[in-house]
Amino acid sequence: MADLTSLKQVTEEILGEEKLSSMLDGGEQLKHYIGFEISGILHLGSGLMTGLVIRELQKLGVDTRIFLADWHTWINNKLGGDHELIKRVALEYFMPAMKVSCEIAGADPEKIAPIFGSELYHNNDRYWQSLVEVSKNLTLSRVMKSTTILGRQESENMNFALLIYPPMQVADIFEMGNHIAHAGMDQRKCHVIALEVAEKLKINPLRDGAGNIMKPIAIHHHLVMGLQKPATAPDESMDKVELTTAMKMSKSVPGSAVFIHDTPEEIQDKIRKAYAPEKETKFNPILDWTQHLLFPIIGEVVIEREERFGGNVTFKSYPELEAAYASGDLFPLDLKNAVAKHLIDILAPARERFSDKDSQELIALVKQATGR
RNA sequence: CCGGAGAUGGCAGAGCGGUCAAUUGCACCUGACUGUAAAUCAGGCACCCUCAGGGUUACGGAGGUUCAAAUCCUUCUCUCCGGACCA
Repeated sequence: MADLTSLKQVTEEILGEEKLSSMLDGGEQLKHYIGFEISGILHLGSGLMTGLVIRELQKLGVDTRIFLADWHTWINNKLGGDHELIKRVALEYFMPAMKVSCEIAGADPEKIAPIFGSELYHNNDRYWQSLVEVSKNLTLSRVMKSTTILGRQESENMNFALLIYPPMQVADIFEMGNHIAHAGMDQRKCHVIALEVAEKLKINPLRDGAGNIMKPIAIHHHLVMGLQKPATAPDESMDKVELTTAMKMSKSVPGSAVFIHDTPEEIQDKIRKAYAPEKETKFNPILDWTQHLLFPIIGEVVIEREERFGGNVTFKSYPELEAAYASGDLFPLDLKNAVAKHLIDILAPARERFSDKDSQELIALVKQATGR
């Protein structure tokens, strides 16, 4: 019986969990994918959370792949909507960045195969047929609803190309033959569409080892919170997706995200400025990071603080640390210092990888194209 | 294609011939206050000059009228909203 315990520890949900375990038990070679827009420089949320899930999937023997969605990026007008630049950044910056991130998270970067959108679509009639077939199974309003997740709520300033994005994302899954579609919680709407249309497809449906048509298994990881106080106070009425989307870190909010190759000073500075109310455990990005990034990666958190504040302590598990925080025994600043220190430590390989002049120039170019 | 409205600083959104480098809100930066952050208060927030002060670019693009234009005229581009078309 396949043990999904550690996988579940790094994911927020698995749609089709039974199917996953039965396929693993049956010894089938499963194909996974996670797709990315080449939207800018890589932050911890994308890089590390992805790496953690990949780490666990690799342990289960799954074939892991990263899809470089250059077309989607182009459609979504990222990097200035410059398709050539997007392609270049995808290969020269993004893929290496993802690989280091995954390595930091404990995955084997050598076992992550890149799939390039442009190549997948090139001279590929079947893909475009699938796209149309998927689209035929969707209503306009369904697609409209799913686009809000692409990072925009406003219906204005929306060009039509944006509407072909969701069906493309769905068609991607079938074209690549992914048994497992993985993404952050923000992408779940598209995945749900994929699950819903899966069994209606004739052209290129997904099949399991026995040749039966199957729905893809969707795995969604937690979206790590942005470091700043959320603009709209999250409340109980929001469902989980709305909540996580509202709180997630964003590249466009300068201080809310730490990038994988940030300097120690930048990391320290961002963490220091993070929203972190004393004893508050729910809407607390620092705790969120501790729980979802630090513990899964390093297994323990070492707090160094002056004697008058209680002296050094080491927490071996998140619940233990959270309890100390909730009671006030663990002061926010002490936790912040520890988180910053650990992050600086963990991210050393990423800084190293991008320390050369060419990489720095590329990063600068990406930042500029992102308008930051 | 026709008619109407509109394009202002990171965003939202005033201004409608000089007193506008441009009200205001948000965001952002700095300082005060807290053993962190937040909240609150004070200041800053086009660029250059050491401050008083001065200079240089700026209100979608290009021309023009005026002593003087974000403000008026012409034209171009784009957006929104109606209508027409429904083969």
